[in-house]
Amino acid sequence: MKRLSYTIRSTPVQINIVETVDDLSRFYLFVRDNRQLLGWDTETTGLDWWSDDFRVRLVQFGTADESWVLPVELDSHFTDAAVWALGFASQLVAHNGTFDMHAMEAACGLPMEAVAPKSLDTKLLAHLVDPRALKEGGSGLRLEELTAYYLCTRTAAEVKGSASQIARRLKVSRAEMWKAVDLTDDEYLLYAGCDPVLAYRLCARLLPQVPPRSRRAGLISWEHRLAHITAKIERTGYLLDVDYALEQIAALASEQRGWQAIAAEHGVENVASTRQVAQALIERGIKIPGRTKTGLPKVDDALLASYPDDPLCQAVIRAKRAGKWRTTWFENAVLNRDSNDRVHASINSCQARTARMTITGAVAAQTFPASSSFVRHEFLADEGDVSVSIDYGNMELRVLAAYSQDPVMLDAFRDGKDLHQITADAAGVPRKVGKMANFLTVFGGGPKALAQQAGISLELARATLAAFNETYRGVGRLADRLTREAKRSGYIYTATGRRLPVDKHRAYSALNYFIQSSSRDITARALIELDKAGFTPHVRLPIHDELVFSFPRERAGELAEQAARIMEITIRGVLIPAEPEIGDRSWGSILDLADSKH
DNA sequence: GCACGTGGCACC
DNA sequence: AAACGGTGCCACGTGC
Repeated sequence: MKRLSYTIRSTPVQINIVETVDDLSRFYLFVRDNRQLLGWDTETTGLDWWSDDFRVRLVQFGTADESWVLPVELDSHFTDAAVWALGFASQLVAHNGTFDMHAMEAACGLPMEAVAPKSLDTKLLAHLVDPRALKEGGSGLRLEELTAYYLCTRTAAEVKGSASQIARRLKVSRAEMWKAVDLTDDEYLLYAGCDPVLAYRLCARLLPQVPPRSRRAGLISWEHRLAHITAKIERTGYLLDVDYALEQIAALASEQRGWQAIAAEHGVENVASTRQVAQALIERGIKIPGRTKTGLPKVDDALLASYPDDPLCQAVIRAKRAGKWRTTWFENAVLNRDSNDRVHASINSCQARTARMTITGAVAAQTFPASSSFVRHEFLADEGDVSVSIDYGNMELRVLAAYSQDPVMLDAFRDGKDLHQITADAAGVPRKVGKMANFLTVFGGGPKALAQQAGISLELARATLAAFNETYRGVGRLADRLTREAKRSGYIYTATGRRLPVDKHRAYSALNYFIQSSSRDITARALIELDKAGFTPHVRLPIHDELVFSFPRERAGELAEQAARIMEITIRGVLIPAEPEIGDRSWGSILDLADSKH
């Protein structure tokens, strides 16, 4: 057995590295003595737990002052010991433990169902305490950031720096390092041994700081339950139509080359270089009025599109678009698929400042073009299944109606009246402008933004928003209440007991945070209720106000109807309706079938 | 050579 | 009176 020593904020930590099977007896004793709560972590060959060549290299367990490192890659007895410890512990804590559960399941055969119900995650706890990123004035949510904020800045810097340092020493990139580093490398073992100790200590610091209101509302277990559900959705993955994706990649690549060639004829080698494009435009006598925040000429789609007859402007727009669509939505999926042609999204169940979920990695589902179905066509329901989408109608405005109890809004939603038209009529503007005013209110926007967006005068924008306030008095009262609360305490609370920090110099954003976060919690609740009813194996993705499913073809209508009824909820008398749309095999077919009906 | 900030753009 | 909220990814270009 090897021993390493480290000190975190003047508290010594002993790191024990198991080297032989005989060393395990001491490890068993350690686990038995500390089974009531154990920190844990894994080191792996990479982040792609779905790949065939993915391996877990180390599994680490720790308390506040002691940790054990098992090099499971070297001996199956070590793997067995790690699996035993995870089963034997009464409670576990990890930072972003979802990843470690995927890793242990994929590489060591331990089902995440065996670990998730007794797990605490310091990332979730940290979010309940303060959801803000570092640059927003918060603690951040990454382990190094939280270590620096709550425990010890020196440790944070050393732990963060060590991965880069090892990579430099081995002369490989950081990503390669995780595979390449030797399992006896002391710097690596020290880094690995610290992580479960940090998770353990962070847990002790964070738990008492979770706001009492959040705790009373049951948010801690609620968020952990949700994280487990989204982990199961990640595990299932989404079946990729590889042939279709490859066709699109080829078509977009050829389109991109064509437009790039035209741009090159006009002196632009890199269409994505705004500097090059700006220079070429100026040489062509085109004035660039806008400036970016660093004072450079602003070359964006709006400028380029305003010269529809200029061949360079058109070539730049089209070449950029083809390139971006090819890499982001098709190559990303194709290159990250598993051996069964499934792609696994990375779902951060509680991520944004408002706790909105984010989806990153191979399936950037939250940004798929809404205007056309051709990206969604690459995702298929399972063999024998069809794609179903169930989305909430007008979610954010209904949430606003519910919590403001504004009589005009309540009345409009109850009787199916057109809310955008009501706003428009009150202000004497077209419906489109009324709709913009409605949404801008949810976003916290003012007259300048409305004027710009709607292309109307500042005067008219002011009058429109004034008419909005006259019409929906309740909205103003809710906004005032939240703004006052934010200015007084720096926080607002949602109905689910979540505490959201609001910058005092931007107190107007309190209403938006409230609506956005409340809406997110409605979708989160739906996932939890659907899970109870056994629907999770059918869920493919959550996208803000929409859930995508794969249902057996012959029962799709019935199951979709059941799921929609589970999703629907009435809040303070306002129904948030959920409407199923049934497609054919591909996700994209849903939109096509809906279009063909009209 | 890699990390990081910036600008642009896809979405709710 | 005025205030546009929340994301992630890609390419480029710079700085270490």
